[in-house]
Amino acid sequence: MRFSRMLLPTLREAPADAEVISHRLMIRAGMIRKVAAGIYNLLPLGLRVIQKVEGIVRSEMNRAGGQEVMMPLVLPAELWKESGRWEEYGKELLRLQDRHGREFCLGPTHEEIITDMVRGTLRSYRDLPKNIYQIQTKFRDEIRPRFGLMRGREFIMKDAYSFHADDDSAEKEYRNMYDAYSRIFDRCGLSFRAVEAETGTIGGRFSHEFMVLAETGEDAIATCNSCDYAANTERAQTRQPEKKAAIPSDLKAVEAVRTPGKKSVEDVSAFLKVTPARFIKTLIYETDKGIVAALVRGDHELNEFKLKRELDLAFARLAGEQKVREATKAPSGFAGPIGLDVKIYADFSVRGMSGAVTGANESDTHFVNVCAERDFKADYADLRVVRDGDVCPRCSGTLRIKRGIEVGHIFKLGTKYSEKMGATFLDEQGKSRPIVMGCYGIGIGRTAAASIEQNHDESGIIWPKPLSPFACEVVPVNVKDEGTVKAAEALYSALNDAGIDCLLDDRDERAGVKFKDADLIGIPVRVAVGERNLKEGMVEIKERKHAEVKLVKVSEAAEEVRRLAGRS
RNA sequence: CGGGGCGUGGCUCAGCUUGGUAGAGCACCGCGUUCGGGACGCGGGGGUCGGAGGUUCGAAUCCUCUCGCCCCGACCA
Repeated sequence: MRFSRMLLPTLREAPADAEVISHRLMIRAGMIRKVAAGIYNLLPLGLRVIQKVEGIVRSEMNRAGGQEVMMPLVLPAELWKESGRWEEYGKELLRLQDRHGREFCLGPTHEEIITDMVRGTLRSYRDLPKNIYQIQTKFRDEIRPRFGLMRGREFIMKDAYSFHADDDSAEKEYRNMYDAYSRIFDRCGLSFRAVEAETGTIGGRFSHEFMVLAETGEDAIATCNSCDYAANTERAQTRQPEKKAAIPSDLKAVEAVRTPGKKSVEDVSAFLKVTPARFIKTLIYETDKGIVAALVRGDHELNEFKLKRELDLAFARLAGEQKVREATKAPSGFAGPIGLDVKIYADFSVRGMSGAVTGANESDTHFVNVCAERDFKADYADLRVVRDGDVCPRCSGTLRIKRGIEVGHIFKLGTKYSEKMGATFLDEQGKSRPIVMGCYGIGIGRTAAASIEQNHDESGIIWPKPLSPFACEVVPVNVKDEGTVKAAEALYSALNDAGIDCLLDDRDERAGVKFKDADLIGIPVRVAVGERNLKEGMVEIKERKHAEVKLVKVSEAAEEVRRLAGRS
């Protein structure tokens, strides 16, 4: 490909609204252009990268036994009503009507459609298992799209669905996909971790997320420094105390103290000169099972996912001022477990606390010298968000919190969709049973963006070879010099003939401009052809990821490029 | 949905407070000099100042409405 003929508008500056590095570089490198919030044009260079990711995903999915299909983007409401998600999914589901007033939505994911496709056709245990996937545009009306392709509203996703006669088979496929995903992200040249994760609205019992480690990641993950435990902090656990704590013998009686206007743990802590770790924080939650109180240590944070799972709740939200007053007979900020007339759940870390501070359920008042075991009753559970430095739940190692970008997610769906939508098969006994399902997604654009987050420097992108839009770039330093052009063209042809996808910067630009652009778009191997070295019969070869350049004989350049570009 | 901010040429932004009929840098076109890390000089093209209405002799500038975008939070997962 010739640079001069390519739609490749590089930019010296990035638009003001591009915040993260991958977004800025994608725009500056002429890969993407914004059309609307969270909606982008993919320019030729961007599309090439997307296609590289797709190619890797496709080959590994096929290798793992998947079959590619293509489902529609516009989906009829009826299917979503069948699964119940028409109501459940909320505003992220972009709904629309056709000219007859029939309801449709843009597909944010395709469980319903594939279940519909398969029911009635997979009728026998002999038809199972199957793994069907597609690489397709999805639409989610994200509340706050940002970071370019990282969190767009319209985005390309590979979604696979598997169908099984029983849990064992589904379990096996889950492992199979886990391995396939690991190979995919390995081949993409990404540094990643598979972590235990929450399942969200997709449903299912457990799942793994594939996280690319990057500072700018939107998710926090906890990883053990000595075993292979890794989990999203939405789910991550820590080692819990095993039994009841003893009540210290020298314990003082509970005493009420005035704390006028001091509501937050921080304020009261400063006022009473007691560290937040000595506080018991009481959070009043409104849930589908009524009002409950959740207790965590003052310096800890409640994990709502854990609360919901522990109490088997459909929803839970922090109660508003009104509900807090009803439950505690006090303004918010003074809630405490003593004398509280709602069900109380407390994190394990609260159990051993004594000499603690809590709210007194009375305006401007707190209790001191509170002892958990002595002064109130609570059900103890794992309810808090883990912190950096916590103990690993599996071994005695230490948990470290890192940031990650979720590029893949695999779920065991079970029979959630097949039951609701009547996707059944006949087993060996001729008995009708719901098909057991799994689903497996990869964000294609996000994977490309994550790669940039992980591979760049001040000058621009540094593509790992498998994702690079071109294998190499040939830069004739001065196109007004005949010898230079001749040598560059010859090399370009030789490389093309050798099957090496090559970009030739044939623009009549100054050397500096071309080198800057070459660094920006980040092709792994660059060959500079210039008068100076040509005199000695040499060209200069440089790898984007290394600073050094080396001079190679013109006659050996193609072979050297092939050697460098071929290896990953 | 709440709070804050921004819409001026392809990009980055100034001008707005205190109305007087639109600017700079980069990019683009022409000529010349230059030519291995974002050159320089001269000349040039390009903007309904997001849109609509209003105030005014006169609006990018003041007022009202509206659309779009961004940030923080809530929400969602």
